[in-house]
Order: sequence, then structure tokens, then C-alpha cells
Amino acid sequence: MPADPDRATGALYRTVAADLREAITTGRYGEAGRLPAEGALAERYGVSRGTVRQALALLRADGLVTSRRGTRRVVLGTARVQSFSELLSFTHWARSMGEEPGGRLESLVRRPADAAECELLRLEPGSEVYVTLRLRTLSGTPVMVERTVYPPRVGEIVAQLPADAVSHTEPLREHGILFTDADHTIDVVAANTEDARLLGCRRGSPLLREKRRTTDPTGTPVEWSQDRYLPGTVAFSIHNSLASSALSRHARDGD
Amino acid sequence: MPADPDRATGALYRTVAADLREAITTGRYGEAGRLPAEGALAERYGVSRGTVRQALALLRADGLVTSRRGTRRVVLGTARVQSFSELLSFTHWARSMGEEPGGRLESLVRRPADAAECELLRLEPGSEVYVTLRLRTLSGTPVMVERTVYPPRVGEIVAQLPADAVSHTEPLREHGILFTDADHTIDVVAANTEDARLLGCRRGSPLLREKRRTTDPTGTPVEWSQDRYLPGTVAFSIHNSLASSALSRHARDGD
DNA sequence: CGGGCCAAGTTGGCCAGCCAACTTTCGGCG
DNA sequence: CGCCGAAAGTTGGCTGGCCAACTTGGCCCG
Repeated sequence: MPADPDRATGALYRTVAADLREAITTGRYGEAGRLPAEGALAERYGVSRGTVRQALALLRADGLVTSRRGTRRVVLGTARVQSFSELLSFTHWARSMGEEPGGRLESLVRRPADAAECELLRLEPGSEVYVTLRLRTLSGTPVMVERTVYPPRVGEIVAQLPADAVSHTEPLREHGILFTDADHTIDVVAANTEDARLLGCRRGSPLLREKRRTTDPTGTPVEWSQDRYLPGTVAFSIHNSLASSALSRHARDGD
Repeated sequence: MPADPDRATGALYRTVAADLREAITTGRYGEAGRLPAEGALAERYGVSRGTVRQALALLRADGLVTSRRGTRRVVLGTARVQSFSELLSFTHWARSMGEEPGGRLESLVRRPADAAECELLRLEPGSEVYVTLRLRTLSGTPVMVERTVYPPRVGEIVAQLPADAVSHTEPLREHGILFTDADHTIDVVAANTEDARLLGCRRGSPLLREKRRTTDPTGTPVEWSQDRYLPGTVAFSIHNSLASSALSRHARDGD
């Protein structure tokens, strides 16, 4: 697997972006160095300036370079940024870090969706949903409890997976269920009795919670999940810039 | 104040984006409705298709619409997304939500930077830094402890602000210190004695921690901050999509 | 020596056009 | 009636060009 989000497709600007990203992260332009001008890059890669600008927009969004009118782009950092798929899939993420992910299905039930679930998954009132509870591990040690609600179309596939399936998103992709957009909310929550039992912590001890709603390319919700991480195992990292930002801080409005 | 990130500048595509955003959030195209074709929008606004595409890229980055080859864009959600400035400045954020922000400076010291701080703020070893400790409140109740390290250029200005200054970023902006790029890391931490005293919680109780490193347009670090929030007061919200993502999940590598 | 002005370099923004890839629709055909 | 293929509609990608806004550095002048 290429593990390079840019190189995957045949688009020219992604190839250029991948090449520049590699050059930057290996320090070819220095820690706070300046990139060549857009025109020079266009000539080097044999593409138009517009294509170079598309490539640079990707790097800017990742926080790798600045971009300011009148002066050349400056390298902001050489940190490696995970790709989208690594964020969506615990399995994919863990593997990309060299850790061995594991997952044990604790329960899977089919039941009528409540009002909130209908709203989130955009289902008719009274529709059924599939609810899974999974304990996720890294190299054998429990780190996260995952409670996921699937709409019927997706749940039917999940229900047929073996209980010890490490990844759920990969088999889903093979069935044509794609994950392309996600909204995440991150906060702190106290462990309930079930969390405590599964994660081996005390009831009431703090957990990092990620709520996630995922949609496919058509905008149809395919997943609604609540993940609860043991403190000290993971942190979430975001870059944003004036140019474009997708992160916001919310006042709590309940669960 | 316009409170609209798009409308601020004179760029055409931002005007178009602002108009479309407003139309979407007020439900003009429905909850999962389809947007007009790019060409139709171009004609409506009297701009080229390229400009419309720039506008739509902004909305896509905010998670408002999908975008897929072959079919019209679909409205993903009508949620209001905060702007970048609301994320960077506690004061600005609080005000945008109708809450009254407050801040009390607990201490401000000047001292030599340690190795980690030199690295983060890109300073010469042995440089001095300004360190502030502030208690931030919403409508009078404490919600966050903010520990910020400033490089000399910025700290000198901060040091001259009155102790009861609500906002630090606004006076800094007036002095020509701009905040344009930030990297955030979010995790959970236990309250230390000082946290507990200021926030009125028990020592060891969980806090939501945001570590933030901010740079100006030239890529020069201007701030390194650790904010610790009382649980239940704020949550962080992120949108990402396959097209472009700036969020990642990290394994913890210490502080 | 310092300050201000000017020119070169660079990115932001916008336009017009072209083709490819993909989705949806619709009509014909078995 | 259902399936399949063609056609229309739509977005993705790329080119080439133009001008404006801005930064930088050097030159000139006081």
C-alpha cells in the first residue's frame, strides 16, 4: 500500500503535491525555508501554474507551508500528517503507526432507532438500526470502547462479519459502502460501569470521547459512533489557518 | 461586526461563498437538497465557473456540501461553523456565542526559555520568554486555565497590558502581531494543585487540554499555549473529508 | 548613515475554454 | 415489464493568460 494520500489518484496536482510533501518532510527546503516560486515549480513539473497552485493548496491545508501574497511560501513544519483514512479507521490508523490493532465485538443488537438516531442517520421514524459495542486494543492492551449505530443498509453487512474482525471499515468498503465525510466532536466524559469493566479503569475516571458522524459520497449517513479512549493513549491533532478552517469550539449542548 | 468570515474581504468568490452559505444554513435548498449546477451559479452571480468553484471549495471544507463528479452538490448539513478567529481567541469565541468572557491574569514572569520552548518558538537557545497564567471565565464562572509562552517580541507587548484585560489577541493585532496558522493537540489531563485551586475542582480531576502553537503569516511562532478546560464547558468539533483534511489522531509521545 | 522611493519578484484572484470521468435519465428493445 | 445502451447533465482537472496586491531589496537622496 502506498500510504501516501496524494499519490493514490492519477491527478497531476496530487502527484506534484506528493512530491513536494516528500521534499518538505525530508527537509530539502529547511525547517523554515522558502519554496520555489509557483512559476518555477510549474516549469519543473511541466504543468501549468494553476495545477501547481492546486497542489500547494493541499499542503497549505495540512499546515506544511504558509502562503502570502508578495512573498514565497515558507515551510511551516516538517511534521508528517496522517491521511483521512487513518483518522476514520482505528485499524488503519494503528497500522500506520506500527501498532497492532485488535477488536473484540462485545455485543451487536438490532433495535428501533430513537428520535435522535433517526435525525442523525436521516432515517424514517421507527426504522431499525444496528448497534455494536466493541473493545479496541493496541498490541493487546485495551485503549478504547466503540459504540456505533449503523443504518440498516450498513448494519446488515456488519452483522455478518465475524466477531473477531479487526476492521469493520475495510469489509464495508468492499461492499461499496464508502466513508468520505465526517464530523467529529471531542470532549471529556466519565467512565460508566460498562466502560470501566471493559477498559479496566475505575468507574467515573475520565475518558477522552470522540463522537463521529460519517457520510458517504452522496451525503447519506452511514455511521454514528461514540468512541471513548483511555487517557494517555491518544491525542487529537488539528491544523487550521485563516485561509480555511474546519475546526470549531462549541459550547456543550448536552449529549 | 459582520461575524461572517467570508464577507469580510473584497474577493468575489468569498462573497459568493457567503451568499451560498447563508442560503444553505437558512434551509433554502433543504436538508439534503441539491445545489444548482456550477454553471447556473456562475451565471446567476455573473462570475466565471472557476470563481464559483473557489467559493464551493470553501463550503466543502466546512462540511456544508458534498462534491462528486457527475452529480450536483448535495447539502450535508445546515450547521453553523465558527470562523477561525473564534477558535484562536477565547474572547472572540465567547462573544460570538453570546457569553460574556472574562480573564484574570494570575502571573506573568520573564525567564529563560527551556530547550523545548526554544524549539517550539524557534528561538536561539538561552532566549528569554514571557509566561502568563490566566484564569478565563464565562459569565463569571471559571472554565479554563491558560498557560501561554510568548517570544520576546510578543511578550513585551503582553507585559504592558492591564492585568484585567479580557482579550490579549486584540491588542496584539493592533500592534501588528497577526495570528494566522495554528496547530492544536487535544487530550485529557489530570488537574494539578494549581489547576484545582483556580478552577475550583479537585486535584486529579480530569480536564480537557488543548495545546496550541500559533504562527503569524511569515511562519514565525508567536504563541505556545496550554489551555485546560473544565469538563462539560466546551467540546471541540472538527469536520474532515476525503478531499482535504487537517485533523489527525496521534499516539501520545509525552508532553 | 538613515529614510524613502521605486522596481522586480511573487502570490491572489478572475476569466474563458477544453476535455475526461462520472451520474442520471430516458427511450428502445428483448 | 425489465434490462441495457445512448445521451444529456454535471463536476474534476488542466491550460494559458491577465491584472492587482503585496513584499522585498536595492538605489538614490537628504
